[in-house]
Amino acid sequence: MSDLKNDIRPLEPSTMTDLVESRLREYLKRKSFVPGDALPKEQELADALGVSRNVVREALSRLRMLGMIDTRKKRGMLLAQPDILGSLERVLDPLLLGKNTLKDIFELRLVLEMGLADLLYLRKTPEDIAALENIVAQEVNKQQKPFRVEHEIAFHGKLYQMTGNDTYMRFQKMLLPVFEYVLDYEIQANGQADVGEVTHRDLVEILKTGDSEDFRRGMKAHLKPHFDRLKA
Amino acid sequence: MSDLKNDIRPLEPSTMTDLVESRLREYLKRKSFVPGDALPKEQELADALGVSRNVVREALSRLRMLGMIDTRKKRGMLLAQPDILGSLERVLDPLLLGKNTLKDIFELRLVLEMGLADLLYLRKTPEDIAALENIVAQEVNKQQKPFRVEHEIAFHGKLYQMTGNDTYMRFQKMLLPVFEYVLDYEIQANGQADVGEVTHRDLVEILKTGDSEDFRRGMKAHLKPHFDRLKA
DNA sequence: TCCTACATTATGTCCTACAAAAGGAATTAT
DNA sequence: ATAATTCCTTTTGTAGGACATAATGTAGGA
Repeated sequence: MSDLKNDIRPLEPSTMTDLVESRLREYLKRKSFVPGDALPKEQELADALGVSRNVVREALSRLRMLGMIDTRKKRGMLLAQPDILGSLERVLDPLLLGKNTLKDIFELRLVLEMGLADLLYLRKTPEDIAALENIVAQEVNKQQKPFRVEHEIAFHGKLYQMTGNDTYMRFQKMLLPVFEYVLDYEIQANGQADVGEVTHRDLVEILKTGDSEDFRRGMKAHLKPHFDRLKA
Repeated sequence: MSDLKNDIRPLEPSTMTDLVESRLREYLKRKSFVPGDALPKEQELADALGVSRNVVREALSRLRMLGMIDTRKKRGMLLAQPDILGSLERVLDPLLLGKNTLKDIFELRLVLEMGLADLLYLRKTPEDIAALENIVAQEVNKQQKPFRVEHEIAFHGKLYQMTGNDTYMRFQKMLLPVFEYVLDYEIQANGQADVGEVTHRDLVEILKTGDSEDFRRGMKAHLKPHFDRLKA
């Protein structure tokens, strides 16, 4: 395993656009702009950097994609608050990712699921529990593929939402397709996956009567087939 | 809380560059290219899309930044495997993020830390334990600020590494600066933070003799001051 | 057969020009 | 005097052309 690659950068031949991008990023930091502040115009930046407006625009286009800046005609550019997950979303396509990364993400989802309990018990409300019971009630007799996945998403999605942590919720939801993708692949290779001993219904029951440790144990049992998969 | 914003897109006035970017992305998916495949040349894309080469280049520049494509002169462009965390890294600057997002990330790190135990017990080796003991041994009598943070990173970083999950490790390491930033802010506002009852040394001891549930309980105790902070 | 020099070609960079949108100023109407 | 309207100005968005640069493949020579 070449850990070296993480410590020392491969020294790629950077283009002007790359340089300008990092210069701009550095400039924004150094000047400690706050969101809403106006930035210099494209031509001024180009002159200051000694490059063509074209190069500056390519760099700005990147920052714009990341949501770091907003541009409006005539007014110029404004520093904005980037959507940290927006950029992830663009790249999180199972077909584009390498095998190792897919495996990593599969595990990452499990980790996130196991760490859920504490936030959950900090914030859960009776209304949330009711909503969960409602979701569970609709699961009966629908173990077929499309429904199973749908309910899986509905149930776990509700759990994420109950944490009140928007970033966490969106992150987990983004990870789900990758998770399902890996799962499908594994099932095709190694045969059908078992279902955990603890069902969604059981988890809701624990939420009502047990504490966060009980819930975590329950979740572990619920996810047991997936953890077993990791051992192989 | 306006959940609507997550369900329906705000319909932003998109430029040609935005459109071309999504068209290209869609094109790559539909053609199911695999990494290493050659893409059409810039001019061909421009002609096919009916836009200037300039616009195409701005869009390509974005994909290039995300690591989705590699470009080499004369050979043209090749589809590459994006580095999913690379894009996150660019945006994860505490100064750029909103208050809510910062809080979310603070919690997210705690969640990830609490979910660590299972992976850890799946993969830990005696060498790892030895390395951890080594790190703990150097902590003595260094409770001052710069050293504390340094050891915090060394110890927890080693734990991440022990999971054998590169993505998880990098992700956590990226989150740390944000975590420290929020911590500093909180301390300034609400006074000094306590230290958990369970120390790094205790955690190592648990790793040697206890099971994953013991470790998780230990970690919870170790992080207790942070969890208490969430309640307020 | 191997090395070298050259021609080819796609990207990287620059330049100029103009369309479009949006803010601001000046003008007019109420 | 205030409000609405029109025109002007400015800055981004898009287009198209030109050339530098580097890497590839090819032809020629030792």
